[in-house]
Amino acid sequence: MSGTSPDFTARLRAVGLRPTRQRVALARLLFEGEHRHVTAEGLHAEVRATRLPVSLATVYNALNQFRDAGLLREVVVAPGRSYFDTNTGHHHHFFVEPDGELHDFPSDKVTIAGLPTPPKGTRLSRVDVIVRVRR
Amino acid sequence: MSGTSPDFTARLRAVGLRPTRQRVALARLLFEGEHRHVTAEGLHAEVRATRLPVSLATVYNALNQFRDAGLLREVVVAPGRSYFDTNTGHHHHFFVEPDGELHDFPSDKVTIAGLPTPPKGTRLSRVDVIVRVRR
DNA sequence: AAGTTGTTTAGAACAGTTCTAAAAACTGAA
DNA sequence: TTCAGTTTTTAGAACTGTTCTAAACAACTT
Repeated sequence: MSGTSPDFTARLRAVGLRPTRQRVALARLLFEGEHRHVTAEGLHAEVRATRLPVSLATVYNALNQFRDAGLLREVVVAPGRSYFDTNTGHHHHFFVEPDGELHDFPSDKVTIAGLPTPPKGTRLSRVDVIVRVRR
Repeated sequence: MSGTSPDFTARLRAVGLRPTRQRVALARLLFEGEHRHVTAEGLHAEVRATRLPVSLATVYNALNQFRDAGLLREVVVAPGRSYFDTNTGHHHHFFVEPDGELHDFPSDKVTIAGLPTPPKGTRLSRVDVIVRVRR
């Protein structure tokens, strides 16, 4: 137990969210280890496995709040399902098509040149690169 | 009427689809003019406006068949809604965030360098670049 | 401890899409 | 052309992922 033992209570408070039992449990699952990609259903199954009863609605609420607070990033790669990525830094994605697996790759080695300028009256918000692969 | 007056009946037959009244009507709407992006709901509204009654299920069926036949390409940019693009060539997309507008831009001026190699056991299928912009 | 406010919950509601089984339409052969 | 065989369409139900609702509950303030 050394280094940055993460205090989820404080971290939630810092973004203006009350550290409730379920939010802390979800934050622990999401932010404790390596970066990860989750769906609402998947995270719901995980948190229930910890014997803390959390409703699916709460998982959706928390994911949306965490995203709005900048703790998560939403990734849209497949129709009809949202992924949430704990890595909020600049990076892109591999998407393994049949199974829906998602992997990060850093954007710092990737250069994109020759992008056209945004349409009139708009400003750039983000550039997503999705490398779709098949088995 | 000169040049390539498009014979949708033949074009559908060429990809193994019977040229039914509703498929021909949908193909006309999709492929007659400029390239376009449609949603199932939007296309359904359009075809009904031509006074030919076509069910929403048929629009979904046709869009999926056209996509499977390589006549359309599905674009996933927003959670919970699929766009279909009549442009099946290499190109990328602008996505105007609040309104859900989608615009093509050619990929021939865009260079992407430094992409990592696909994970073991997979082969590259497609690289999507989505430039998200806001008003 | 009480009051205030924010959060969670189960279940209903909703949006987009797919499925079902019966009716209708296309096709090729006679 | 009519016929049989097959494919397609259809209305509506079903399904999936997500959001909403209003009541119960938990967190913060005093």
